[in-house]
Amino acid sequence: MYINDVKLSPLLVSEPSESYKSGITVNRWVEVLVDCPGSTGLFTYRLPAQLEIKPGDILSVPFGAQQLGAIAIRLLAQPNVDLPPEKIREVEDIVSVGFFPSAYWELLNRVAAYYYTPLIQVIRVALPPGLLGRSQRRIRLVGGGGAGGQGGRGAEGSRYLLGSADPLAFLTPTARQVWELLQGQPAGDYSFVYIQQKVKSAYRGIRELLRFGLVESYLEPPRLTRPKLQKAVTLTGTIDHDLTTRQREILEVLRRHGGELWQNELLQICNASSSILKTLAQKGYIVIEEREVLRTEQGPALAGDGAKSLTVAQASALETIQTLDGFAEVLLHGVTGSGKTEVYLQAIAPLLKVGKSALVLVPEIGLTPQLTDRFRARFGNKVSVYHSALSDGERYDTWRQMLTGEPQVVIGTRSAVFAPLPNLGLIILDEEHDSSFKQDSPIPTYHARTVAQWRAELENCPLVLGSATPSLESWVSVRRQGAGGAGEEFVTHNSCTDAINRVSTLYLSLPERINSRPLPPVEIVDMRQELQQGNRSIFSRSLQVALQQLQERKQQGILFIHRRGHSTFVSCRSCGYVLECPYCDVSLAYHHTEEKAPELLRCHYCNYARSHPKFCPDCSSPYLKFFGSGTQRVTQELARQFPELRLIRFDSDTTRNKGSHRTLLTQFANGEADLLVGTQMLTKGLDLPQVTLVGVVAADGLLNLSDYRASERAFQTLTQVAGRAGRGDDPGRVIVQTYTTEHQVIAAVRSHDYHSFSQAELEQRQALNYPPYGRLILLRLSSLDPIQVQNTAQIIATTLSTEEEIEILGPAPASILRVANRYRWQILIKFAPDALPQLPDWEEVRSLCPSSVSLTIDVDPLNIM
DNA sequence: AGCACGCCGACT
DNA sequence: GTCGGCGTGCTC
Repeated sequence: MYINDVKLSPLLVSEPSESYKSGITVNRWVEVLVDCPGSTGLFTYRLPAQLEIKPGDILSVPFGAQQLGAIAIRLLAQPNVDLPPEKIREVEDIVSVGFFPSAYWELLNRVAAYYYTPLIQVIRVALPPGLLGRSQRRIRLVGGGGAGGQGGRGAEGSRYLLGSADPLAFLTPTARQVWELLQGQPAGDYSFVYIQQKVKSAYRGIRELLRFGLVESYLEPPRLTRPKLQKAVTLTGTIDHDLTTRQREILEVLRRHGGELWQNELLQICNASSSILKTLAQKGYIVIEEREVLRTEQGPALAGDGAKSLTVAQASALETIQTLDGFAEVLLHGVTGSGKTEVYLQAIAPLLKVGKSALVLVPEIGLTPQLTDRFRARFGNKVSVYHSALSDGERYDTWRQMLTGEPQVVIGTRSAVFAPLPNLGLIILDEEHDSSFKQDSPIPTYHARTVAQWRAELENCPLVLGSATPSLESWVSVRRQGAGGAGEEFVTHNSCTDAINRVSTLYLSLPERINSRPLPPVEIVDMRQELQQGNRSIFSRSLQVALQQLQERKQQGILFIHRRGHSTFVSCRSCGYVLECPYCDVSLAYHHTEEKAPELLRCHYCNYARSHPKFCPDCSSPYLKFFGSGTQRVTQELARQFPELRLIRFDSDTTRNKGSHRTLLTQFANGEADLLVGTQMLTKGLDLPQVTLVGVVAADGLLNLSDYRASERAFQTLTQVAGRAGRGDDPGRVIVQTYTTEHQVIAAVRSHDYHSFSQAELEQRQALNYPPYGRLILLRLSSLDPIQVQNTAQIIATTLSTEEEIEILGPAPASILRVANRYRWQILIKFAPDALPQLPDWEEVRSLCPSSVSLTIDVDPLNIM
């Protein structure tokens, strides 16, 4: 493991300064972890006299030619004797006195160890961007100024060299390209890396320009995110007589505003200049000081909101959560519309009163402005959001706001599981089944649920996992808890999962919607019959009628389209037959990498391949097609068949901008459209009471992905999207179109039956030792060289296959073989969690990789495609 | 990640 | 012969 040489969990915790022991000696050296991939171990730096450094501080240090972020690990009285003193350099600066508490540090170490990731990479995920700064090589025009300013051309170098003729005539094409690129930038200044991306073999052109003195190259110091400071004016003395009217007026304004204002605000109100404030400060009436302003995102002003009355089930769940003391894991299984959020809110409220904070993790924050709004309405400014869409400044300030220890609620996406909240009283993971809690890349490929479990354990606080469709992992770890518990059949499964988690999960159920609203009836439409009966439209007659009625009745609807990935399955339009791998029990994926390449069907698990047959192997129908068309076709069809219907498209194309989710949802809520057409985003916690119709255009795209999790994901998605219907006073209905009505997922969705679905699915998982009964590690290999990556994959797989107790699947090419010109292969490792197999020595595996092949290790992968 | 150093093919 | 590609290794 990488981090063996950096065992520091005990070291960081308020290590007493060595000076106490030795009396006179002061620690003038510090060992640091440098933010540089490929650097293993610790580096020693000298401490400048004026800097007071403690372990856990974040520093900026010189490293080679650059300036990098680093974490102070421990202070030294003497540098290591093996280290030549002349090599030691000085710490440049302290960036932040972020002192990691021991539990937090332990968490980071656990993540690093479990996900086979260098500790510094985990720290990078945990810290806001920009905190670990690094310097950057930049190139700029001599004399400055690109577009507009002609300064560049007037520079000394170019004048004598190029005279009056076209200055570019003397340059090679590459240099000319670089020159023109820089001219196009107002300051005539780009980073070296950027130019290299834009111009091929840019370094040659740059060198040429450097020789002619047309450009210069410089190292920009790290742009560290710093607290934003602003001048604040505070009233101190009482208003006295030796004042002019103008001065008196300003003091009066200040007094009326509570004796304190930002300087710029005060000046604007009084229409004064800062000189008058200086005078007042000199006379001692006011104090002007730099104060930190927090750039935290402010939601719209909201009317306050009090606790709502609870259903019996809600009240009972809340009571259980509130009696928890210390670490516990709770699965809150509430059907769609059962009011989980209200339980969260009321569980958090008393915590804040006793000075504790709460962490609420959600799949994608942009998608759930409604949830954020509800928290803000209840807890006001105690709520902050933390996610990657915030600007660096906002993230940094929110991060600092958390360090203050004020009782607060932080709502965030997966990376917020590392939010540095002291006094954590509760962690909530809402929609815990959602796969966006798992990071695919870059490393660490952590799952926020797993990390949240550790965090709750280390902070000794409860963790609540909420979902209408719990992940099978969570479901299996539920120990039967008397009334309302999971079925008996799962008790036998628990022994196995306990080996993974060693915790049992409390089970709380909200089996009914609030206000006794019924779950919407789900109508399954067999699209094979539609075709047989001559309906070639992508909308069944039933859905067509429903869409028509929508307008007539002035109701609203949602149309769900599965935005499938690049890999698709092949099925028969006549009989619904799906081509599957004869060895792996997954559907084959359609491959068509290049124009003239043959169409192939391939298994991503074992690499079995066959050609794309012309006729259905089952019924010989020629309508054997891969499902390809998508969103576009559906919207076109809608426009053609229902020209009157007003649509809002809700997918990644239309919601790219900040706040566009909210805008679109507000438009929809205001009745500016009849139909919301969209993809996965529609499934994530939308609460739109006026929706009565939910249509699923083709469930098949979900059902037949070549992945052992396809069924689970399909059930979750369909149940969630169905759950958007009938949340208001009008009853809802759901229409699901499919070519495989007999699929067990479809049956379970129709009857809203999570239990029977999970039971059937778990039996299959157990039979094949897939999670949650077995564990998986996926090795992803990629290279520009297709042969080399394949060979390397083969060599690694062969080496690994000598290990006992682990099963190797593959190597197989990834479903999209080539991405960004890199060829990708993968190896899946499967093992029983309770057998504690000897896992491979990853360093050894890595050493089998030539440098041209990159290897990433994905622990507990969710996407195996 | 950058940036050196150092080894091989296409030109003067 | 040199220039200039990029593979390898180091950064306290």
